[in-house]
Amino acid sequence: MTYNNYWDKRYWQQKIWKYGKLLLIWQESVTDNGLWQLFFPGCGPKDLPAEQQFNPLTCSDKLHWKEKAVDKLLHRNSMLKLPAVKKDLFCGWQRFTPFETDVLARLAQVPAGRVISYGELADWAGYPRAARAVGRLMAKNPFPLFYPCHRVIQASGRLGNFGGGKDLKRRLLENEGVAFSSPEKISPKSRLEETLKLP
DNA sequence: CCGAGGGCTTGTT
DNA sequence: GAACAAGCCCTCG
Repeated sequence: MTYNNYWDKRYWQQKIWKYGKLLLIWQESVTDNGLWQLFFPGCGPKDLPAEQQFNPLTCSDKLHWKEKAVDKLLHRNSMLKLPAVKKDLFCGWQRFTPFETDVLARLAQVPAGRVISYGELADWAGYPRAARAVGRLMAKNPFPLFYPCHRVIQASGRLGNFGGGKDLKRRLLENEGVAFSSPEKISPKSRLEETLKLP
């Protein structure tokens, strides 16, 4: 049974996580294998083909190793020590445009406990005034948490939108030690700009 | 000091 | 080329 669609060489897996049940999509391919996509609770494909469930016993050793590494990162609070993004755990890099690659690379450098605005991130990546395009990219970010789009907020200090819901965005940031002046507004102290001088 | 509204901007499909 | 979109900034009230 071979698929000529999304599920071709892809396998789904659910993981219990601190804030709910995550959905992971793995890709098993000779040329390119690893985590294809990560979905927050309540997001992602609705029906999951039973025969495409991830099976650590039948998948390749390489993929099995990557699955264990990802599991480790998700379970401890070790997401906090990002930007230690290990690109080799993920796959499907060819799907990104140069703009997207540049922005994601910068995003990976935003440390836990700090936030950056969509506009600042655009600037920082070398695309001034592309704030809205950055928002679009964050919305389809296949590797949330690892590429911490939850640390990207509005210039006003408000949270901005989030695929997993604003509540989750707030909780993630609180957990990382970000300071709020109100439930909706983030204190300027937690902005990356306050710490670094953006080159 | 907000908040709503309008016009402007960008990269992607 | 047109229509988007997890934005931004300025202007009012």
